[in-house]
Amino acid sequence: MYERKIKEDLDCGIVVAMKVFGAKWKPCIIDAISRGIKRPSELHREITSTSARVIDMQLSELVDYGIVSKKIFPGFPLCVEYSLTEVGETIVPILMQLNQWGLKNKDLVKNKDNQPLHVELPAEARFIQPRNCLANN
Amino acid sequence: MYERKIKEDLDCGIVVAMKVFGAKWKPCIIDAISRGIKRPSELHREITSTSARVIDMQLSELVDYGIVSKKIFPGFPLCVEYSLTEVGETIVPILMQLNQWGLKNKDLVKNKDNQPLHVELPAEARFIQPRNCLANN
DNA sequence: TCCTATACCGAAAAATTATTCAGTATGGAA
DNA sequence: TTCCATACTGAATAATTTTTCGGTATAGGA
Repeated sequence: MYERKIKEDLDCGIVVAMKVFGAKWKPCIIDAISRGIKRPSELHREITSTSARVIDMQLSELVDYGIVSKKIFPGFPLCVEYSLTEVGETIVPILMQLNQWGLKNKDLVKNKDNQPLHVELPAEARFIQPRNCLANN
Repeated sequence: MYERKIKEDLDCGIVVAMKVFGAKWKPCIIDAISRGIKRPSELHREITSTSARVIDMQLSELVDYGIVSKKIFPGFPLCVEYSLTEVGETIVPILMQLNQWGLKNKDLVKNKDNQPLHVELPAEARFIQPRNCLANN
C-alpha cells in the first residue's frame, strides 16, 4: 500500500470532501449505486471506460469510508451487493449540483482562452500608487 | 506544457467541475480571493503551505477558465489584482457546501475502518439465488 | 551600476493516482 | 478433472499533478 510523503490535512473540509468527490471514478460509482446498480459485475458492465480493478479499488475505499456498505450473500454463484449508507446518500445531491455546475460552464473550461489578453488600464492609471492599490479598491 | 495521453470527457459535468474544485490549491485560492485578497504577493503571504510558483500556476489556469479576472495597474512597483468573475462567484457557495460536508464527515475518512468486517447473512440467505438477487431487492 | 520589490515562467524532479496484468478463491456444471 | 462465473487482490508500470529550483522582466532608489 502506498504511503504518502506529504501528509494531508484531514481537518480541512475540502481536503476531506475531495477524498470522495475528487477521485477519478468515485462519483461515477456513487451515481451508479444510487441508481440501483448494486452488484460488482453490474458496475463493471455499467462503467466501461475503466477496468474492473479500478472500480473495485475505489469501491473498497468507499466501503472503508463508510459511504458504501457491502452485503455478501453466500449462495452460488457468489453474490455481493453494494448500497449507499446514510452518509453516502448525502453525497448524491452535492454530486448533482457539481454536475450541473460543470454542464453549465463546460465551455469555459473547454475554451481556456476566456481572458486572452491582460486588461491594461488607460494611461491615467499609471499614477495609481501601489499602497493605494493595496489599501482599497 | 504537459500533453495528456488519456483524453478527458469535457462533456461530463463532474469532469469539468473537478478541473476547478479538484485541484489541490484552487479552492484555497478562490476562497482567499473571495475574501478580498487580491494581489499575488498577498496570496503568497496568505497561503503558506505551498510555494508562490504553485499558486501562480493554478491562478493562471483560473484566469484561463474565466473564473478569475486579472487587472494590471502599470504603476510602480508593478501591481496586479485578481478578482472573481461572475461565474467565479457561483463557485463560492458550492465550495462552502463541500467544506461543510467534509467537516461534518471528516471522522469517516480519518478512521477508514467504518465497516471493518463484511456483513454475512445468516444461513437462510444461502438459498437466495443470484438471478433473484440481481432482479430485485 | 547594483540593489530593491513586484510578478511571472520553463523545465526537471518528486509525489501521487490510475491502469494493466496476472493472479487467488468459491462451488457448481460438463 | 477441467471449466465456468462471480468477486477480489498484489505488484509493476504509466499517467498525471505537484513541487522545487533557478531564471526573466520592469522601474525606482542608493
